[in-house]
Amino acid sequence: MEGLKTAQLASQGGVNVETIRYYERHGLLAKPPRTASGYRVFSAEAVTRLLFIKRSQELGFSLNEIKELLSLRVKPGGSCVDVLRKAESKITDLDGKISHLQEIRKALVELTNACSGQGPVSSCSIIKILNTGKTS
Amino acid sequence: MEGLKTAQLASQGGVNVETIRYYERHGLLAKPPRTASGYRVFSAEAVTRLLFIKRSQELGFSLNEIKELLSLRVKPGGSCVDVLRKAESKITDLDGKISHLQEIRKALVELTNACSGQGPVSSCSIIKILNTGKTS
DNA sequence: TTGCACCCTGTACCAAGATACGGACCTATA
DNA sequence: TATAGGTCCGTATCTTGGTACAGGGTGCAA
Repeated sequence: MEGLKTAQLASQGGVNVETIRYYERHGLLAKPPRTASGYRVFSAEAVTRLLFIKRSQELGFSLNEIKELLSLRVKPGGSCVDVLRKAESKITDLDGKISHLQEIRKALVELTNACSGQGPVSSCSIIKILNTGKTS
Repeated sequence: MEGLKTAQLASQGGVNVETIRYYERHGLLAKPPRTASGYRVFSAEAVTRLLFIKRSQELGFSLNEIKELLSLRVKPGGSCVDVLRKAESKITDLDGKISHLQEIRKALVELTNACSGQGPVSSCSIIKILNTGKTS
């Protein structure tokens, strides 16, 4: 038996059937050939493609970015450097996000340090600080 | 002149007028009294509340979580500990997010290290790894 | 009194990434 | 052959945090 039906591809990629159609509509998966009755028939390559998408997503790429990565692959004369640059810019993004989260974390830790954990909410220093924006 | 109109409150909080109504609809701002002709009249307390919301958002709380924080404030017999726990659980969330991003970053750095930045995309190691899921 | 800025309501729309559903059609198995 | 379940399509719905109208009423100043 050659080819996979939608549900088979979906299960190989660990995604919902609707997701396959969604990816097709949004140009992330190529439109597959159809049987006489209109069923999609996917090749093994589609599995590869789907896993590519999932792995890239795990690395923090959005579907649009993944589309770009995919189009780089087939761009005539496309160079490896283009891909490298995308990855590097993603690392910069991540650095920004990480340090932002660390700042937030620091502020929250200060908040919890200010709080004795005792007494009614009405005298809670966390609430007070959130109310006034002042640490003291 | 007592009280603020919607646009005045919005400008004090640095948000859009529509956002005020949005917060009211979603229970983040109390429904204010109205003038005879139906205009909202906000008290200075509403400004405090609005800034509370913005500051909490900056600390990574979602509007739903902020609603919980706000409801803790008025819960009869509510204790400071409840607030402290929310903040602590938020810190745990943040730790999870930060370490996830760091893992992603690490994987991306490995990817870029594997890439010479030379040659056509067809032989790009980044693409190869994304395709196969294998580093070697 | 007229004109303009502001306010009201309800509803629609946006990003992102799917997920769900109705109604029709296909296919395999008992 | 009947029936269960897979597939099709188009469209609607969801989440989060808003923003953008349209169509109407209000308030103030020249």
